Amino acid sequence: MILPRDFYARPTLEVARELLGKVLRHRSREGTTAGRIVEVEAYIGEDDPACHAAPGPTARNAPLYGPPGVAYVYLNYGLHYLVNAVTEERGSPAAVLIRALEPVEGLDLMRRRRARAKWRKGKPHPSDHELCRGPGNLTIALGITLAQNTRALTRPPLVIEDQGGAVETIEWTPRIGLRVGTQHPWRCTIAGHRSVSGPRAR
DNA sequence: CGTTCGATGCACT
DNA sequence: GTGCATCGAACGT
Repeated sequence: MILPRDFYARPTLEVARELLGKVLRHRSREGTTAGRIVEVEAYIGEDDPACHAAPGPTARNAPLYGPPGVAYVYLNYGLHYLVNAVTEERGSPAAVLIRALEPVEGLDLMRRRRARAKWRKGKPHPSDHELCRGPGNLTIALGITLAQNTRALTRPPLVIEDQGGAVETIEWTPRIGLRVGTQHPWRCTIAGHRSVSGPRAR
């Protein structure tokens, strides 16, 4: 079942927690890739210094002020695309950053995209649980670019699905990779999952 | 194990 | 001109 718009029109921390275990799926000309969400971060409003809405409305962050249930994609560090799900009511700028997936479909295509994006020397290819570990890596693996910015997540080709099934232990920690806003424990992960990014998990 | 640092593009001041 | 919601290679301990 594809998550409906109402799912996203709620407090961002609730949406973040409930996105764990859901499946992000992208159908492209090359094929379909999908992964189970295991790590997210919440970015909430103009008072959150790490949120792109902190400076107020601008051209880039306009999707955050729009309706919930759409993708907000942007280029980060001039190298990586990062994908968010816009939450809360129209006019209330907030979103959930998808940071890591457990690959579930189209692993071959993910491997080809990762290899194409980066083949420095004769490095070993990423193992399966590394294919979508990290927000920049998962957009490469799923073929998500600026072309998907502002696209609805409630209908194909880019959707988030509820496939049922149990979700393991959930853990809240401070967001990572930030210089501000680290006081909020707004990073939500499936504890101990191999595909979660950040300092080397064991 | 740990930390540092370069690549790279663009929104924003 | 400055500063990133990153990645991974290279180095130090």
